[in-house]
Parts: sequence; structure tokens; C-alpha cells
Amino acid sequence: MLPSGGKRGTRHTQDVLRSLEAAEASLVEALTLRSANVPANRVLFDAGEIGTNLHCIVRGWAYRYRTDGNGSRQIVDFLLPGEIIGLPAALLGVAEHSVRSLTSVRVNSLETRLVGEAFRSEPALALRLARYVAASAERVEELLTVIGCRDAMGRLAFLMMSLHCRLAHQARVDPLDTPFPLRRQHLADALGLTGAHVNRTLNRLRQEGTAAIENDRLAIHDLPRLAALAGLTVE
Amino acid sequence: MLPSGGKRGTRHTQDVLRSLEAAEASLVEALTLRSANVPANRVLFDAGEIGTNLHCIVRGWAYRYRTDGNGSRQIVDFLLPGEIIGLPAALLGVAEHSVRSLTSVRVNSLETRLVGEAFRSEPALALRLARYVAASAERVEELLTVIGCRDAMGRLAFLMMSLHCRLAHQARVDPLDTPFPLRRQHLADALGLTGAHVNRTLNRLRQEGTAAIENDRLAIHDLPRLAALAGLTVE
DNA sequence: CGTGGGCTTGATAGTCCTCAAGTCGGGTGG
DNA sequence: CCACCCGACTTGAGGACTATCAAGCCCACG
Repeated sequence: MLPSGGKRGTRHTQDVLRSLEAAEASLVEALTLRSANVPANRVLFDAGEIGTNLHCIVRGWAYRYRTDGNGSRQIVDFLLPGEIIGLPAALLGVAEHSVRSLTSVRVNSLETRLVGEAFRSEPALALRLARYVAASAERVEELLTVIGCRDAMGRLAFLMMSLHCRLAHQARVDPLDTPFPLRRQHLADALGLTGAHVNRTLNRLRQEGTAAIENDRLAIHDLPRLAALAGLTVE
Repeated sequence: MLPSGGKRGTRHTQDVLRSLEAAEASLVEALTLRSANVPANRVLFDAGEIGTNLHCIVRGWAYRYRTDGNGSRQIVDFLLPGEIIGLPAALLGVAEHSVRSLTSVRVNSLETRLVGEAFRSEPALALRLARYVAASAERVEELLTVIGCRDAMGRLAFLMMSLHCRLAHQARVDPLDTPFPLRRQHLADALGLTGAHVNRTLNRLRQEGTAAIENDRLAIHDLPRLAALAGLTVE
């Protein structure tokens, strides 16, 4: 069947370049250019560019977004440590979205050539990359479904749960003290709402004792309720 | 650089398995199981299934969608002839979405093994598949952006333009007589609206002489205006 | 001829947006 | 150290957009 990219058959959403086989690792290493620190709120790359480099996030958060002509934007996904920036652009030749740092960020730059080399000589790595693209797409579709089907409360609950779970996937995270560096406007742009309405809805979530954001931290006080609002089956 | 999957460097959104090199073609042929006709409005495969087959649409339209617990659904993409069904599921092992036929449809079934074989021995084919996944993701992100940023009028205009352009990409299509087999409810579920409101908005588009749907056909009377409403730069 | 699905339309209500003003806190420059 | 400033957050009032619910219509189909 499929050559396995790692030990487990689970979705490779975030740990793209982790626990590689020796040959893959050395290829990645050979095509790593440099490390760089980027301050918060800086453009990492812009829609329309061609031949941009790949980056791998080492530390900090970023987000992908599209602009809509009218000056409004849609945040399409948030990028956490371990994730790759610019893979779709490398595959398709043009970037259709932009990426900005949310917090200050440390990235490893990779040569775009990595993608071609992987497909030519490291099928297992190529498969990992393809799976990462597919998994990212699943996340976007999930977000689309939430925005298309649910009201402001459900959307916020979903984003909270989603980010919390992604963080909890790679490290132990206290539900009462989850990192959450998003501004109101990020929430609004990600969820198809306005900042003002996000704020009002956040107040309701706090007042009913479900969850609250304070000081760039998320406190989930009633996880079952938040999960229910988010439309997730509690497990 | 990247081994080129075909003659042109353009996006491979739809013609995934067309104009292949000899070796790729023979692999695809060897793993083609059978052809089948499916009536309209039939489930082709369902979220949660594992080990489902791949299909390639020969004739007719289908759509991918997700259900939201509440009984409401979000249509995530429409699938036209030449496109592949089940590729993300083959890559990730589980289907997160369902697929239904919109019209009656003819599909070629492929063995899931095709994906693994492609990555192992036909890198150019694997790259085509990866690009197809990436291009599908771009379409979903575009839809997400439209739903997140625009009102009902803009959303409908976008979907009309989008489908018209996709059809026009593979064959000459009369803007005044484009195939358009969607029900009101499909439009609603794809655009995050209700059937009633879709209908009202469609009326306005017809009354101002922009575009009209009749008898499963779309007539674009004022293409510049429709494109502007859709947020596309007229070219 | 009955039936059902899709379409159409209206009245009403609710969600969410717009605009605007005011608060707060942190950072900068004097 | 303080005054200033700016961005982010907050809150309110009003209005626009869209949902909800319901009824009637039309046509294809059995």
C-alpha cells in the first residue's frame, strides 16, 4: 500500500519534517538555507509572488490569508511551530495567499528545490508533503463548513477548540491557560465577523462561564459546553 | 526544478489524468477497475469510510460536502468531468467529506493503490496528483474568502463566474447558455445562505439584467458586471 | 388525477454590521 | 519620570442583511 511516512498512520498536520528517515533528513538538511527571526505582524510572503522560498516555523505563530479586493481579508489558517509555509506556492508556482507572522517567529528557510527533489528521489518525503497539503486542506474545509453553517457563538467556540486541540497535540497544554495571541480582528477576519461582534460574543462566552480570553491566553472553563458549541463530539 | 507534469506550467485543476506520458498512462490503465453510471443525487462515497476507491469523473457533475451535526451541510466544491474523487481520502486514509452526484454521472473506478504506486515509481504522476490536491485546496480557500467577505449578491456572482470559467477552460461555452444543473438548495448550501434568500437574490440579478438561471442553464447577460460583483478583475 | 419536489413570495424576527465615541494600557520621546 | 500617542478594546444606537416560517404555485412523474 502507501509507503508509510512515519510510525503512525495518523494525520500529519503539523509534524511535517519530524522523525524522518535518515535519507530524507539529510536531503532536508542539505537544502536548508538559514534560520531567521521575524517580528510580529510582518509579511512573510505575499500573494502573487513566484519562486518564493519555503519556510518551516520553528517558534511562534503565523497565519495565511487572502485579500478580497475590498480591502477586507479572510484568514484561511493559522500556522503553528513545525508547519511549512509556501508549500502550495512551491507546488503550483504561484502563491494565491499571503502569510504574516502573528507573534514573533523563528523560521528555517528551505530551498524550493526541495519539493522537486523529494518527488524525484525521496518518495516517502514527497508523500509526507502531499499529506500535509491534504491535511491543511481538510482544516480549511472544516473552517468553511463552520462559517457557512454556524452563528458567531459556534464559530468562536470552534476556533478556540481547534487551536487548543492542535496545541495539545504536540505538548501538554492546560485548558485553563492555553496560548492565544490572536487580536479581536484576527478572530473576526478568520470567522467572517466584525471585531465589534466578536467582542460582544466573547463577552457572552465569558459571562456564561464557558471560556475567556485574557492576556493572550485562553481559559476554557467549561470544556464540554465549548466542544458542544463548536459542534464537536466530546470524546 | 520540478519535473513538469504536462506541457504547460498552468494549474492542473481538472485535467488530472489527461495527456500523460506513456509510462504514467499505462500505470493508470492497469489500475482502472471499471466504468459505471450513477444516477443523479446518489452518494458516491461518505465521510468516515476507509479504503474507498478512487473515481475519475467521465461525464456529469458531482459535489463534495460536509455535514455539520445540525443536519445542515456545506458544499465545499463542485466536481466536473476529468476530476478525481477520493484523492484526499486515499492520501490521508479517511474521508472527511462526502460526495454526491449532482447530475447523472459516469465514473471510472481506480484502485486506491494507484496513489502509492505513483509515489513509488512515477514521480511525475505523483506530482500531478499533489498539484491537483493543492489546486483543489486553492478553490476551497477562494470560496471561503468569498463567504467570509461578501454578501449574497457577491457570493452568487462568484459561483456563477467560477463555474462558467471552469467549464470554459475545457471547451467553448456560450456565456448565454452555460450548463448549470444546481438547485436553489445547492446554491444555498454552497454559499452559506438559505434557499429562500438565494431565490430573492437570483431575482435581483435577473431583474437588473446581469444573469439568470433557467432550465438548468445559466445566461450571463452582463459579464463585466457579474465579474465585478464576483470580485474578479476583468481581463 | 393525485402526489411530491422544487420554486416563489410574504411577513416577521433575529443576527450581525456600521458608525461612532469613549476607555485603557503600553510605548515613545521629551 | 511624565506627557503624549497610538493601537486595541469596549460599548451603544440604529439599520441592513439574512433567516425563519408558512403558504401557494407549478410541473414532472407515477
